[in-house]
Amino acid sequence: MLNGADPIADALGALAAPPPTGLADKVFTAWLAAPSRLGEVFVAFTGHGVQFVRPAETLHGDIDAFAESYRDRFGRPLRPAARAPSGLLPTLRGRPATSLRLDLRGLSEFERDVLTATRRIPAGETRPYGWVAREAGRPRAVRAAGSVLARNPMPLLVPCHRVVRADGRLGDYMFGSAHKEKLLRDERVDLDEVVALARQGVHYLGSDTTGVVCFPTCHNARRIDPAHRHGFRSVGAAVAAGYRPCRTCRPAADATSA
DNA sequence: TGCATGACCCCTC
DNA sequence: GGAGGGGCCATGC
Repeated sequence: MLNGADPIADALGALAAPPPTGLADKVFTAWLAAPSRLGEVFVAFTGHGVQFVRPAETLHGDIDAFAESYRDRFGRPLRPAARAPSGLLPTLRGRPATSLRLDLRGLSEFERDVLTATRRIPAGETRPYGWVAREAGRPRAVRAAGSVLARNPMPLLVPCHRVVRADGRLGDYMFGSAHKEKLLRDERVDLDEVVALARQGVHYLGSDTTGVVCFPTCHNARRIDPAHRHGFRSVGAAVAAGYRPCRTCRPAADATSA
């Protein structure tokens, strides 16, 4: 039937209207592909911030697989984004931008606390899982903190590769420990020294000029003159020797080896 | 509700 | 010093 010849169709057509502004943003989550230190990554983000990151390689470059993975977890469909949110691209390249916002809605309080604590670990430094659990306010939930990081929705943006085992070993990583090692070496973490110290039972370094004891990768520890550097098995041992925990890296005062 | 599951930790042997 | 096992705790089913 020709347009205009059916009064009912005309009336229905008159009812059609563009969707209200912002409706699409309420229904869809935006996604884009971007370069990163793990190669190309797919990134999903809402108006509240970045929500989900996965390397294209782990999805065989299949954006449909990314969309399915995202929908399984967050229950929303994706649509392509026109541009990246502020701070995303430099942060993915290893230059953290303070303007980058993360969308942590939908996560449990514990998950948010673990991810927020992990985000505070500076590039080039590592912290043990026990440190993350303590900073998250649940000092005994070490294993649970590891479980949260195993499901980290935003690798690289939440630098879970900087969380390592208390005995000096790297521990596991969601994309394999080889990737974890590469990321840390790229950040100039001296993994060989950390392992060598751990073999000697040294998990903390103190300076006898400042009286401060740190994690070995803390930037304050790396500035200690070798002549004034002392290794400790535990913070307790360092405190007994007259040292105080570093206020920057905050090693646990009651820890035995973590 | 209860049970199984882990990117852990630490003690013991 | 390396392996094994028990403890731990948030989460998913």
